[in-house]
Parts: sequence; C-alpha cells; structure tokens
Amino acid sequence: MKMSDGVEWAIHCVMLLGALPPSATLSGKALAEFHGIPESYLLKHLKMLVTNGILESVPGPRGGYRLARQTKDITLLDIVQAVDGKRPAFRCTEIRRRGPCALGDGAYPRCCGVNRAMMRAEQAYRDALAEATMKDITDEFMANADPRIVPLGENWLEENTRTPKS
Amino acid sequence: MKMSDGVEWAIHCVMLLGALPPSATLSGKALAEFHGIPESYLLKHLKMLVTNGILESVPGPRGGYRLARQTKDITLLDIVQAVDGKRPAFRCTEIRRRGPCALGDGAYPRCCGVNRAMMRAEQAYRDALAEATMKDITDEFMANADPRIVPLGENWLEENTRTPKS
DNA sequence: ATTATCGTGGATATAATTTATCCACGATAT
DNA sequence: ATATCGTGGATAAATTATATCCACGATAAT
Ligand code: FES
Ligand code: FES
Repeated sequence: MKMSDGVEWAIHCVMLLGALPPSATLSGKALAEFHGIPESYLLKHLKMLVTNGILESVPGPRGGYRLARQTKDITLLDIVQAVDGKRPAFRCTEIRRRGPCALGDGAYPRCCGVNRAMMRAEQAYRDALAEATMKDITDEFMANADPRIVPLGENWLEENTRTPKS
Repeated sequence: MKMSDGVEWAIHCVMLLGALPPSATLSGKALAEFHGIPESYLLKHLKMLVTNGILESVPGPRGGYRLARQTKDITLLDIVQAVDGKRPAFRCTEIRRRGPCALGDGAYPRCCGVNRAMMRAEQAYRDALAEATMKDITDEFMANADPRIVPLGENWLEENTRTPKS
C-alpha cells in the first residue's frame, strides 16, 4: 500500500503558497523548480487541488496558483483526498458471497463486519489528518527550519512571485 | 492508494481457520475453494501469514494450515502487516532537500514536520487495527450471519477438515 | 491588434507494482 | 513406493503510478 508521491509535492506546494502575500501567485513552473520535481506531472496534481477548492488558478501572464482559503482552513486530509482520491484503501470484494457455502444476495443485508472494522480504522486515520491544519504544519516547519533557509527562501520568493490584477 | 486484495482473503481465511477444532487443518486448496479465489495466489499470502507467526503449516497428506495462536491474540493489524507489509503508505522523499533553496545534508537534523504529521495519522490507523481482535470480529460475524449459513458451513468443514498426527 | 505567458485537458508513453500462474523440490502420511 | 501437501523461485499478465507532449483558451503586456 503506497500513497502517491504527489501528496508530498502538493503539501509542500501549499506550504510555500501560504508564505505569499494575499492574491499573489506562483506559476506551476516556479513551484516545480523550487521543489526540483517534474513540472508537467506536478500540474496534474495542482489541477486536482484547484478542482477541490484548495487552490485558485489565474491564467495569462503574471498568472499562476494561489491559495483559495487560509492555511488554518486547509487540513492535510483535504490535500490527501484531493490528490489521492477519496476511495478507501481497503475495498471489500464481498468475498463472503463467493464459494460453495455462499447464499444468494439478500442473505447479506448488513455490511461485512471485517469491512466495518477496516472502515473504522481508516476513519481514525482521516480524523488524525483532519486535525492537522496547514497553518500548524507551516508554523512548526518554519520554527524548526535551518535559519539560513529563511533569507534564501525570501529572496527566491521575491523573484518569482507574481501579482495579477484580479 | 489501494490495499492488496489479499488482505481481505487472509482475514476471512483466519476467520474460517478459527472455527476448526484444535490442531485440525485446512489445505490451501480448500481455503481457496471455500472463498472462490485463485489457489496459486492465495498460497503466497498464506505463506506470509506463516512467516509472521499467525498460521502454522503442516506438510504432507492430511496437512494444511491452522492458527498458530488463539483468535483473541490475533489482531487485524497483525494480518494487514503480514500481507501488505509494514512500510508506511506515505513515504517522504525529502523533497525539502531539493531545488534551488535547499542546503546540504546536515541542515536537516529533524524529520520533516509534514512527514511526522502523516506518521501520526498512520499510527492512529494502526492503533485502531490493533484494537480489533479476530475473536471479536469472528463473534460479531457469526452473530450477524444468516442462520442458513451455519449448517452449510459446518457440513463443509466436516468434509474438508484434516487432523494431522502432530 | 499582436504577441508572449500561463493554466486546462486530452492523448500517450514509460516504469513500477500488483495479480496470477506454473513447476521443481522437500516433507509427510498412507 | 506413492500420492498429497506446503515452499520457493521463475515468469507472465494486468493494473496503476509516473511522466511527457501538444493543441487550446484566457489574460496581460506591448
Ligand atoms: S466480505 Fe469483504 S470484508 Fe468480509
Ligand atoms: S520533505 Fe518529505 S514530507 Fe517534508
């Protein structure tokens, strides 16, 4: 069971976009360059973040991506589900209805207890992710970062930030 | 993110093996037949359960598989980790160390905060799975099963159960 | 108006992983 | 001896993840 690498990319992108002034943007190219990841593939994930209302996109020159809401209102769960989808990892194939001792449909009114237990565990997972806001993550990230990174990052942001009209 | 179908197979196999008299076994062929799943592939997962000390295997005629310990001492987590592995679903690729603003190794003494948050969520998931014992799952399963299944299953078990010498 | 920049969406290719099958081998009971 | 059973390795097929490319519409600068 492996989660898409795009999740790590997306979280760090949201973290970086959270450091921008209001309404300013970063282009997909800049986001890819900053993280050293392939642009053409990152765009796919950014699009998912736009579709799910986490990012806004601005077309045209001086356009790019920016947050659609504050970091305190974006959780890790939002990003994970946007990039990796909302389908559960455990997918019951109704194995109980197969084989020589199975009965016809109708004999299984309730969801299989195994499935329910797995769902409970995944819900605990989602609850934990929903507890983690991007504001908390970002604050903690900056507090623990090497002090040399701060001016480096600020300088890079100055050169790459765009401010569209709308 | 999708979990191996083998997990569902393995859980239901353990549930069935829990209904056997002590030291009795079911062959891999019988387990596959009962669940209507491919035998050759199921054997791979059963082997993992043996390796991880959840099942015991008995070779030779009248041989097969049986539980290595009581169902109350087997949790969903044991089975999930045996079949699907213990590696975390989220695998940090240290994206923070790439790109133009990254510093050399040594500037990152602590694990990335994003990674730590994801690990916390996965730990909550594992904790929930560790709470669910196969005894509880099985009891609940039998209590909610269609009454017609009980004699059917008992009959099938009688015909397919083996009792090896050791 | 013209041009350059940027995100969107679809098509496509490559790599990695999952799923599935097969066979030779050793162990064991009849 | 012989038939049954699990083990392990090799291998193939199917599915998913990763990555690239290009035509298109929108926008801003000139
Ligand atoms: S039938 Fe799918 S988990 Fe039990
Ligand atoms: S660098 Fe991997 S999660 Fe932050």
